[in-house]
Amino acid sequence: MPELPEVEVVRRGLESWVAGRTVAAAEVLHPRAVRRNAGDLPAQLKGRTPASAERRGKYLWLPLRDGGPAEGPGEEEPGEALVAHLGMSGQLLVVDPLSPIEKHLRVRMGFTDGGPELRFVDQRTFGHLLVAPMTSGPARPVPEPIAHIAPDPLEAAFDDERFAERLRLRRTGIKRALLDQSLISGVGNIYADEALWRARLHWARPTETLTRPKIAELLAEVRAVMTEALEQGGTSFDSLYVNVNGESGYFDRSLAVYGRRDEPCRRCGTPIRREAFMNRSSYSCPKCQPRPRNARP
DNA sequence: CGAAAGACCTGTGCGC
DNA sequence: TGCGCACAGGTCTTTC
Repeated sequence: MPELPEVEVVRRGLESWVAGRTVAAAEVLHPRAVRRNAGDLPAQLKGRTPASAERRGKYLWLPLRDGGPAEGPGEEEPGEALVAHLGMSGQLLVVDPLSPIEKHLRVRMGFTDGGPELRFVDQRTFGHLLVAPMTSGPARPVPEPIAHIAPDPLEAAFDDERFAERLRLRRTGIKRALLDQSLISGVGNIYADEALWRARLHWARPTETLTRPKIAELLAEVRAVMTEALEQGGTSFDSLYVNVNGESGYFDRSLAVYGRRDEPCRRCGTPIRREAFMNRSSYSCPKCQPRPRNARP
């Protein structure tokens, strides 16, 4: 469930609660949580200090400095980062080290200041943590394993023109393209449906039939719905998605179509429909978003 | 290279 | 009460 706004909420929490603190010890309680990591995660983290909290799309990372929290002058090496993806149900929680162990606790990390520890809790185990080198070069440094992900639409590096060009070269449906993280990152099933409703586009609309102005409108709606969700702390349907303090956002009250099967469209009152799509659900308004004749699954 | 399908996971809720 | 099953769905891998 966590998409860009939810991950950004978590990033802000990490920035204020974890950055600048030195790792005393880390413990992996479930091997699947570190399946993409190349080494021994506790050894890689011990004695290192997350300098900040960064994000691209749904990926988070904490650039790692050696040694203590003191900020040193001089050239910064490309270095390494602790990378996190929350998957479907991952949570990064900042909690008292003595608080009870969560049922699905996968990784925990204590700090030398003896303060709150960082816990990675993940019921469905699609999320993971890893330590990885950063890319070097003129572009924004990102962890190497996520270098294939496109910038997200709230990033300065996102290129609207390039997105429009690549989108029109695709031969697929617009929603499939929105969910392709190598084209645009950070969009998941919920915000794809919401942005398509706002732009009055059916999910199966062939990408090559979209005009430049329509693509610009869709991008504007993607940004608008994500920004609004962020202002409300994100979307949550159950207790699975929470910020680092365990609190849920409340953007779900503002959703126009997602999860609203048979409820009236907020624009025209027509009952919202649910359709199967890519082994998941698509919600749309039959009147505002008519299915195109040349629909593409 | 791109498009699409399959695999990976566990808890919840429903019908029978 | 309990069983089987659909569903939730992001991303990596495989196949064509």
